[in-house]
Amino acid sequence: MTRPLGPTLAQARSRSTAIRRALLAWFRKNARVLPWRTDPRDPWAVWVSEVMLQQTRVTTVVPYFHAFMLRYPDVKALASAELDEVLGAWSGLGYYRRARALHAGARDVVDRFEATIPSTIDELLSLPGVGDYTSAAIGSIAFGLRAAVVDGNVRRVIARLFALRSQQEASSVDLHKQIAQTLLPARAPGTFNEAMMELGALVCTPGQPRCEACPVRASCDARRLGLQDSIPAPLKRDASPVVRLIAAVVSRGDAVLMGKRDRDGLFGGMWDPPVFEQPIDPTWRRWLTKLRASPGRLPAAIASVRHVLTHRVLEVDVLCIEARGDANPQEGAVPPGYQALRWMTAGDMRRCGTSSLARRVLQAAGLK
DNA sequence: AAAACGGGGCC
DNA sequence: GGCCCAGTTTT
Repeated sequence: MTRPLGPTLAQARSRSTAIRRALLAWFRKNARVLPWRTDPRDPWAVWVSEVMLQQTRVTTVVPYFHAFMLRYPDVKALASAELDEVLGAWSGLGYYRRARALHAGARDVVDRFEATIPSTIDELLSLPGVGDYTSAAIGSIAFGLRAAVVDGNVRRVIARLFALRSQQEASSVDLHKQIAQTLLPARAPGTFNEAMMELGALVCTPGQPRCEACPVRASCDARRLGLQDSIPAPLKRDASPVVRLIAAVVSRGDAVLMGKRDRDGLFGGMWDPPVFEQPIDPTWRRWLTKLRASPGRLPAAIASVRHVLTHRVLEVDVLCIEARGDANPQEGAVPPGYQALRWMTAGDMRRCGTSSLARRVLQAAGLK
C-alpha cells in the first residue's frame, strides 16, 4: 500500500523552515561531544565512524573508534595494514565484513584517488561498504554536500513528524528519503543530518519518546494525534532458531589450536577454536581423537555457551582436549567452514581477529 | 523482496 | 526474551 507522495512532500516543504530552525537550535545546545565531531571534520574520521556506527550504538563504537584511529590515523595507514590486524582492531564489534570493506576501501582510495577521500556521492558510493546512508553521511558531514541521510533514527523521526504508519514496509523508504531531502537545508546540510539523528537517538526514541523535551513537537503530527507511542509500529521478527554446535578447544602447552573462518559467512575471516555442527561428523571426530594425548573416546563437554545473535541462537558445547606434545593437524586438512589452522598463544591471538564467541569459548575452557 | 550478517544494552 | 541500533551486500 503506497500513498501518493504529493501531499506529504508539500507538507514537508511548508513546515521545513520551522523544523530546521527549532531542530538546529536544539542541536547547538544538546549535541553530544563525540570523538569524530572535530572542527573541522576529518573525512577519514567521519568515514571510520560511520562504518562503525552501522547497526551499532554510539556508546559501543566510541572506544573502538579511539583505538582504531590511534592505530590507523589516516587512510594510508589502514591501506598499508594487514587484514588480519585490522580484523583484530574490529574484534568484538560485529559485522566483520565492515572491517574487510573498510580495509579494501582504504586501498581503493590510495590506488584510485591518490589517497584523498573522494568528495562526490557517486565516488563515495563506489567504495566497498559505502551505501546510500554512508555516502550521504560522509558527503554531507565531511564535504558539505546536500545529501540527506536516512538511517533508523531519521526514519522514525520522519514517521512521527508526518504520522506515517508504514515504516516497516520497504516501500516507505523512498517516501522517507524524499521527505528527508525536502527538509534538508542548503546551508550546513551535514549539521542538519546530524541533528536529525541526534534527535532520534536522544529524544524521539523508539520506546517512550520524550516529547516534552522535543524541539519540534509543535510540528509533529504523531504528537498532535496522540500516536507517538504507536508510530512506528514495532517490527515483528520470527523467533531465532537454536543451532547446536561444539567448539573443540585443543591445547598444547600454552598454545591453542585456532581456525581461520572462510572469508564469507558468519565470523568471516576471524579466528576461533574450531566449531563443528552437532553431532560432529565421524571424520572430524577421528581427527580430534588423533590429536589427543590420552587414547580413547573424546571427553564430555565441560561447559556450554549460549551466544545470541539477531537471527540465531548458538548453543555451543565446549570440548577441552589436551593434545600430544608433538600433535599437529594434518597438512591441508581443515574443518568445514575454515580456511586454515594454527597453534596460537594468547599473544598471537591479539594480533588477529577473534569474535566475541571465540573469547567466550576460550574463557569457558578455562583459558584467557 | 528477503536473507545474511554481531553484539550488546535496555525494557 | 524481545527490540533495535548513524546499514550493506548477496541471493
